[in-house]
Amino acid sequence: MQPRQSLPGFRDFYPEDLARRTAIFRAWRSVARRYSFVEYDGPPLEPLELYTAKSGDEIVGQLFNFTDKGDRAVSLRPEMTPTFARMVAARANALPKPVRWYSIPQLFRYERATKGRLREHFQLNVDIVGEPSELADAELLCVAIDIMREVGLGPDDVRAKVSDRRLLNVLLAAIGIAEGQQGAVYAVLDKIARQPHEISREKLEEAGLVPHQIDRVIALPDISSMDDLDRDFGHVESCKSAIATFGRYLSHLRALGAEAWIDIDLSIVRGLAYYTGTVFELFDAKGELRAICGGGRYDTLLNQLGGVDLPALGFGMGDVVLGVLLKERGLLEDLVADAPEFWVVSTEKCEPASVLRAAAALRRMGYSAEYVLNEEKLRTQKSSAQIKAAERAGAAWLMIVRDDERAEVRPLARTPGEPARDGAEILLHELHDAERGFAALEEAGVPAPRED
RNA sequence: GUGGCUGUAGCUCAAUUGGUUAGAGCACCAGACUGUGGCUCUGGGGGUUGCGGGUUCAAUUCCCGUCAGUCACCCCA
Repeated sequence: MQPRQSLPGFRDFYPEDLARRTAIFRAWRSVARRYSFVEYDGPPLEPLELYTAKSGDEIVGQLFNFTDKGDRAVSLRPEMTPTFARMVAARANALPKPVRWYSIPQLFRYERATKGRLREHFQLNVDIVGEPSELADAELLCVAIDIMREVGLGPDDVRAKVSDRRLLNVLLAAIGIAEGQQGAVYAVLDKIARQPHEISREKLEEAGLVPHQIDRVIALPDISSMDDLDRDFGHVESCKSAIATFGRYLSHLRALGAEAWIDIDLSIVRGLAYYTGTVFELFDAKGELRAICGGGRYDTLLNQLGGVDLPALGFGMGDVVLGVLLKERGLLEDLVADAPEFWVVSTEKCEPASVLRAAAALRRMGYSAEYVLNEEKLRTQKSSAQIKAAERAGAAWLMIVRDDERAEVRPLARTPGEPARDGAEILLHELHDAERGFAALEEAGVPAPRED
């Protein structure tokens, strides 16, 4: 029995799909390099303990894990951070700080696939290690925002919601919430926009909050500016330092040109326990999709995972939700993957061998070239039919071999309704000398071969 | 993992209370307009109606199971 389908939650990438994926990767790499991050990678398969060590055995249910032939408990990587932490820790003393690394790993989770969430995806990971200043936080978020710009999205399409755990912690303390209640409050804040306030209130009540505290927690997401923050908490001495830090973060973002994208949203806590400072998520402005991107500062994680005490921050951005959004906006539609630069057409007065020689010469020069891959058709098929094939393939240029010595080079694109203009005539033997060949093609208006 | 909805050609969809050989558009392939084009026309290949069982003279249609997709929970990236 031959399976006709990929495994659930896994994707086949047909050329047009891969073209879209490649376009997303290109934007990621382009922006990451612009910020002078360097790319790294690690193994897709890791020891199971790498993920259970800190998170406990419960997460095994979410992992794509198995026992290998050497009886090792292993797992496909569900996230990059543990691998990253290990790699950085191993060379922590030798690496110049701050470390600015990025990676595009394929990640795996064993759970039910839904829209925007599969069992496998590619996720851009961008991390900075060794810099406690909030300038690093601002820089990191700007990488994510510039990627949105790079793929053609603007502040009307995507919003960056920012918060800060340190700030939230002192605000909750100011409200009188005990440390033991923080977890429950975080959980409520995380989904406060997605569930009715009555349910949020019930849960806070269960956590032991009094009505006055509940009111203030429910009101936290209404804080949308530094003015709001100052008005509600500016007079509390224990909050002043965190508010000032958050204010500096925002002013750096302003200076970097990101202001139009930013919404303060204290309900952004990120599920993961390891965030210690700024946290942010990027959403489509309509709020219809899952988060496009999420990240923040995790100053203690490297110590927990790798045993080196370095501040760190980073974000992850998956290809799935971003791809869904771009597809809905029609921003990835016209990507034709690897259309040939030349299509060589035979005519009745040329031998098939002349077509092959011409194509071979073009390929030696670095051009992609295609022709009808059937000898009988090469001898007898009308050039009109071959040009149709060239069109379907999206070729840029036609090389019509008139006879065994001469060919015509002409762009395939033509304004509708107008008759085709004659192209430039070239002598086939010129193509076999690189210098003369390029000169002849240049005269016909053909650009240099595509680089890729 | 729990519950709801949906599975017909590569894609989008038809098919009378259950009733002949399951159709159309697009796409694909071949050809015509007698060798330089996007139009038009003609023809062709394509389906175990997701899969398995049941009810019935008869199932794409009704019932059960299963698999897959999807939405809401759970959880998170």
